[in-house]
Amino acid sequence: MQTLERGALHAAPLLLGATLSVARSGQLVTVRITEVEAYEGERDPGSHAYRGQTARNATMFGPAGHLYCYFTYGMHWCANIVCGTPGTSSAVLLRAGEVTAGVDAAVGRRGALPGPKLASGPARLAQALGLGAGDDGTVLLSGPAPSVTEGVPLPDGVWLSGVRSRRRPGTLTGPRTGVSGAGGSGEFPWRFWHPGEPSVSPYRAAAARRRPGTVQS
DNA sequence: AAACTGATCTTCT
DNA sequence: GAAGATCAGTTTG
Repeated sequence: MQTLERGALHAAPLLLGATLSVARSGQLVTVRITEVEAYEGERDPGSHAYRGQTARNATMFGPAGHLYCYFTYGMHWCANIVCGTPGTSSAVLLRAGEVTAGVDAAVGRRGALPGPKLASGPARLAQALGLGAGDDGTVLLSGPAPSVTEGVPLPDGVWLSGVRSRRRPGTLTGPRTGVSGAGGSGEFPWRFWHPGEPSVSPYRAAAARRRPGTVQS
């Protein structure tokens, strides 16, 4: 995937609107990506790879087009798409998405009701897709997932489809979320989203303000 | 609506 | 031994 090899900062806005499908045990969940963050390896204080390669982040240093999944806060998994060329550590964190297929399976895994929050947030997104232990390093297959047909077993796999070739006009950027220290400052506005997506937190925050005409106490 | 807190454990210093 | 690319529930204003 040419686009991914050019690095996370290049690829991140192009992944908005793309779909990621995960099939396992005959269950298929597809998410349309709505919010991402770029992490650019050893020059990026916010990246897991800032202090070099370790056992945990080894996948980031491999070739583009693989999943980098990591465990954090003692209970959550998050998923990245590895970018760049081998030897560099570049990845795009998937921060939010809209579940477009397999809502029932996603709801079951999340233990939550369907809605904008089903895959909003990196850990929620990973959980909705069923990504976790054992998925780090998984290769991404190109194109849409095979369609589910009666009597034909669905092979396990992860598919990435619909990566843009040009950034969509109006794409918004901002500081990364949850990144402390220098990596979180405005020096790295490497978070990308499209306006008007209910699964993206800035939209929720804006929409949550007092509605026009509402009287405040 | 914002702020705070508990949960829970791997990873690296 | 401390911090962490988080989330959900509760408390406070």
